[in-house]
Amino acid sequence: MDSRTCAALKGSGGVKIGEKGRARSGVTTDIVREAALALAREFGPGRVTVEGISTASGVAKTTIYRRWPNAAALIMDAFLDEIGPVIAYRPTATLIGTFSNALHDLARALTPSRREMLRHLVAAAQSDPDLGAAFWENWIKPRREEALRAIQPFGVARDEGDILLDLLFGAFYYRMLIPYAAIDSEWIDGLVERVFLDDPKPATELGGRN
Amino acid sequence: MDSRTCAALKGSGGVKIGEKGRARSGVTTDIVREAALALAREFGPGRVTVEGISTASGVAKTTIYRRWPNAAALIMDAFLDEIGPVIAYRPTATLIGTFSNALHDLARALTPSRREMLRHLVAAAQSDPDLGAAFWENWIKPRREEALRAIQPFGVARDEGDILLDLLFGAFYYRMLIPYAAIDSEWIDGLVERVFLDDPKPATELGGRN
Amino acid sequence: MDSRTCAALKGSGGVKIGEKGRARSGVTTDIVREAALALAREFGPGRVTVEGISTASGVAKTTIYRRWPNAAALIMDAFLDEIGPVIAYRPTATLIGTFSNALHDLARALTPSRREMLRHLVAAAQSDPDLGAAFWENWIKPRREEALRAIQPFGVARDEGDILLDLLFGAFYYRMLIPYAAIDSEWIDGLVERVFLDDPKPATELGGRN
Amino acid sequence: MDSRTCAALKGSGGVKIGEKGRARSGVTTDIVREAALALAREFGPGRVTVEGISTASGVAKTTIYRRWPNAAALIMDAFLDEIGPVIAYRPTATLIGTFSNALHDLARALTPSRREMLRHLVAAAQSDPDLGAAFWENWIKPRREEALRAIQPFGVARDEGDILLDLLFGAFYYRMLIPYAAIDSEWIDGLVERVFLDDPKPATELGGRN
DNA sequence: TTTTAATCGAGACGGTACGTCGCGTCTTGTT
DNA sequence: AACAAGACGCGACGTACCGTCTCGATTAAAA
Repeated sequence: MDSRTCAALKGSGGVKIGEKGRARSGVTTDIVREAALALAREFGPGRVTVEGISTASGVAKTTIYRRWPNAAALIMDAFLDEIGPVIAYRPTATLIGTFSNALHDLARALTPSRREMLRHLVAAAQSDPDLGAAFWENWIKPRREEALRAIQPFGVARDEGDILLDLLFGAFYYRMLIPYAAIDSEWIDGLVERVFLDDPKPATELGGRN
Repeated sequence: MDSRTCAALKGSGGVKIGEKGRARSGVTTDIVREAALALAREFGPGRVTVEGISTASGVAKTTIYRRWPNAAALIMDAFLDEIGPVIAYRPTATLIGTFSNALHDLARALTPSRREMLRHLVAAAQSDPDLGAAFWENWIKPRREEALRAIQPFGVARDEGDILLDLLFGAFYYRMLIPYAAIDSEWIDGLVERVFLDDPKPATELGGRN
Repeated sequence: MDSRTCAALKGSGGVKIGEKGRARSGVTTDIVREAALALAREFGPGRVTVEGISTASGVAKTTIYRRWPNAAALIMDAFLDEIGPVIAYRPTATLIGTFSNALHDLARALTPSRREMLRHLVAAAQSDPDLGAAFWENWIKPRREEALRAIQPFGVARDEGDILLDLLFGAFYYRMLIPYAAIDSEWIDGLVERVFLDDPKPATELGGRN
Repeated sequence: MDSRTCAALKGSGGVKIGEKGRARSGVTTDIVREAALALAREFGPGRVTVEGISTASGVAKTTIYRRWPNAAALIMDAFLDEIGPVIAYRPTATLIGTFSNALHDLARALTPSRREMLRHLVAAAQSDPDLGAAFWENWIKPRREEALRAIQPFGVARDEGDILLDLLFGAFYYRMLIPYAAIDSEWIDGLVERVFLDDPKPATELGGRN
């Protein structure tokens, strides 16, 4: 990543003052992001190349490399820039409701093309530690913290909260990455019920613990 | 995938009879698989190339391409061929115990290098539908079915079983792919307890359902 | 070349007796030659490959290689087999007439596709000594000797005959290989007249010899 | 051919002004040409490959392909670049002398390795129209025009000149491409005498015209 | 008739080279 | 300085044919 750009990833945002020479064009950044997303939507995020973005956007490769280290980072940046404002937690009165809302909201926000983008980002993060860190820092972590904050009032301990998140969002990502069946409302409800079950057959009835 | 090879992926196994032309050398297949794994272990699965495998194994690139469509498919084949026999379900007397065993066994079987391999396979499957299908068919599905068989005696319905698997293995893959914290025994125990909880704070205490 | 085939190139022709084992199928030879010519006509002789001929003819590559050393040799064989019987010398009463006939006949016999074939054979002969020898032995030499025999009655010495052939047929091949202008009747007549000139401006008038 | 290079083939030569981007390195061009010639001399022009030139010259394959479309074109370029300045017409006082000089000079300029190169170029031109055009435009045509200019003073008409060139140089190329006998001084003299004969047996004596 | 041995199809195999793509870096003006 | 343009070295791609090699399965003459 560059110290000057990747607005969505780094905090930055502020206008650079006092730098010598020609200032970077903010418009250019947007054009490039837009082109990257468009290409990702059209051909799939895996086929997007810096070369292609350069051609499509009319922005020189040099300029792109000056701001992002590679295509995956650029796509991640563009994706987060686009989806960031879309998702927000809806706090509710109950724990189960909060999680249920969060999962349903996420499913709704992730349109097919966004879902593919996200799948690709997870994939890209597997072979690029920097990307993995950025993914954690800018996507996963903030929304986990938001979730933890949202359920704090219910008196859930930190590690208990982590386990809840791992279970519910783990299941979500699992089905997204290994799409053997659709992610639909019933399934989400089933997940939540199972985790917060108070009536279904308790484990004891199912054979007890060993 | 090829109709004649990828033994670990396709069922095959049977001896080829009546096939015309010179038979494919089984030795060659093993040599290539071995080389692919060795390179993956040394440089990471993402850096393995067909070119490299060809050089390292001494098997011509054409021969490799005759059997596998690309490096990822070959690595998947080799990985499954290697790990396949390693993992088997240990049936226990209780449901919770069965799942607990399964998760702990998986964690144990997945040495760091295998874990990286698996992460890479999930990643590769995101941008290659064929690979995705093969991953599901040869890795995920058989072990899900084995799990479902193992818990059938406890009277768990099919969809209830799917949800349990999604939650527990979803969490496992989630932490593997987004490694913000280690996968250790305590965490696995916590997962299982949370899902099969009969004593921890029930959801009702946590605010009821909305 | 093979000791048993290349009928058009080697003398052979005779039926093999005393050979043990299954005899070679003469039909196969013709099928292959035919396929080679067809492919050459369709895609140009330079694009014809043994692999392609094998596929097109349904004759195994092994079988083809058993009879011809490479594609060029096969094409040469097929070409000569086809064109061989077409061309024959028409003896006339005069030297100039004999040459004129020979050139016109050659021009007529060489249809566009045959001409391209011949150009390709000359080309192939440049980088394959065996082919060069075969080309000389089976195409150029026999027809030079026929020409020399035809003009022997006119009392032309051997080396004088060679020079005449080099000039006239040299010009012909030159224009065929470097086709800056068409090979038409007027041009052929012009060549012959120039070589056998008895009236046009003699060299003396053009400045004498130096 | 490329619009920017192939100096020997295209007229170019002029300094590039106003071209965008980094300029092509002229040094690189020379290095590649040199390597191509060296390889052609060592292994024969037919065995020269772009891959080999790249390795030998240390210039990336992509860079080579950026300038020449294939190995043959590169060899042609290099050959003409090398031999171009070597050959020039020596005008003499007589027609026969001019041609005689031209043929002897050509024979002398064409060292064995250059001769093989030339044979290969003619061959390559047979299956590549672009190459054929380049060969005509950059090798044959300029030299024919120079010849025609040289004999203009002797009052030879254009088409008469063409026939003379076709006969004499046709014979030369014929013997070069179908090397059944050496190209030596006596033979060249014989050719010239035969074409410009004023004393040898006229055609009438040889049977008249039909 | 039975050998017997070469032929034939099919296709695997190790090679070499192809021509292309995309990478990330670099030079060269221009703004 | 940023920027567009494009050259450059590099690594790898996936493909085409090469010519050789195993395979069985014919098939025709010799024994």
